[in-house]
Amino acid sequence: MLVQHEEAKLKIIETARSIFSHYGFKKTTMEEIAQATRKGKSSIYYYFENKEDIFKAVVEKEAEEIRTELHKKIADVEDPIERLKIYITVRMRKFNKLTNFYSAIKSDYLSHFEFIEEIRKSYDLDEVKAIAGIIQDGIEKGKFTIDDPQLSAIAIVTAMKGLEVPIFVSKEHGNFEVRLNNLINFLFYGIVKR
Amino acid sequence: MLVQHEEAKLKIIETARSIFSHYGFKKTTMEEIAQATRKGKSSIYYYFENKEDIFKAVVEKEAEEIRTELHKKIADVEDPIERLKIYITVRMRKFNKLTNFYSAIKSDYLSHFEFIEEIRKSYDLDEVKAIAGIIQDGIEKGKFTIDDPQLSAIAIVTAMKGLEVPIFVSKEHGNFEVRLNNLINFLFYGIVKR
DNA sequence: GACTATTTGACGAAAAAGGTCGAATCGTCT
DNA sequence: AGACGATTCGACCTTTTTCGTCAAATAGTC
Repeated sequence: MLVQHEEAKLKIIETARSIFSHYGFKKTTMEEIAQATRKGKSSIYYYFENKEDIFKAVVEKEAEEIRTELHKKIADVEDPIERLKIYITVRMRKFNKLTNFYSAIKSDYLSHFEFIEEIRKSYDLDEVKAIAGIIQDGIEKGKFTIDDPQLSAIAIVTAMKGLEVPIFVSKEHGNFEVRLNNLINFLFYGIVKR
Repeated sequence: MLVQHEEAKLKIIETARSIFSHYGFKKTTMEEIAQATRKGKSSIYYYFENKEDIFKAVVEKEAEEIRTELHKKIADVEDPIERLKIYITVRMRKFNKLTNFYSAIKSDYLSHFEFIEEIRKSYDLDEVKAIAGIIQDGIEKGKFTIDDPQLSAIAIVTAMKGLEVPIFVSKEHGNFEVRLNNLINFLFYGIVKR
């Protein structure tokens, strides 16, 4: 049965997730995952090629769930400032968890795990788009102002990420008193400059 | 220099404590302890015989600290009921942490680590004495009443631990409305009966 | 009862971890 | 300077752990 099979796989992923998140990749053993799933170690290999494969599935599932949650929470909100706030909040709480999660694991294997970087990039692109969309919307609604009005929102966010382009959210609208590039630093890297 | 030496030892203990408490005995490696202490692995062996030796030092230090904290917090308090409350509170919070800490680790090695049982017993004795002292004091000050006035306080506590002797704290004094044996269950095993 | 899906124990190879040892380095005292 | 103990560390050996494989056993279904 396919359903059965998928269920077993899911169970393994869920179990592995909780163990990985506590012990990291290296310290988590197949034996532990197996025992926690009440299976023999060999059975795990029936569902997954190897340990990295399980880990991959865990991260991808987690990433997907965060994406979904973000979209769901933002869907109904109209006000761009509110949307940004929600985006920041959820993103900080959930995604940083994931980031820490797998960066802690990356340090185990350093150069390995290119797939994590792929997920990361895909995320970044998603976020750039999402934030740019919100900002664009905010500009159109007159909630945000930008120094150089020639820049498109998406260009702004992209540029800000790499170059720290000095762009402001005007103080007059809403209660953001932070430069957007700092906001992005905050958003993407958790760095707060004062 | 002896001071230097003791300081280095303490640093290792502290470092090891934090790693042990997260990863448990087995998953913590000497290499990790060494790196976190910014020493070579061999240097660790200059201060400790082996891994178990470090672990022992960690647990003993932690135990000692809890003891000290308990005594300090209780020292000034006069009212026996207050003392009991503090005792319960601190004990539950700190000692259970330690219990969980090393019981999680015990599961790694099961029968090994008799020294932990020794610490445990020493603790139990301490607690029996401490609680008995508080109760004795409470009886003398008329805050507690006991069904069978022939029992000494220490006999009560000892007996209660093993036999669930039904002894009451009278409702009239203070705000304990719980049988003492339940209190002890709560105290020693975290079990609350309603 | 044949055929597929699933589980598992035994096993080998490779990696990791505990622990040793001798040489190097540091700090201090004369 | 140099002698001497305290401390550090890299190289190394040995044992244990861990990953991953495979063939046989079991469960389930048509």
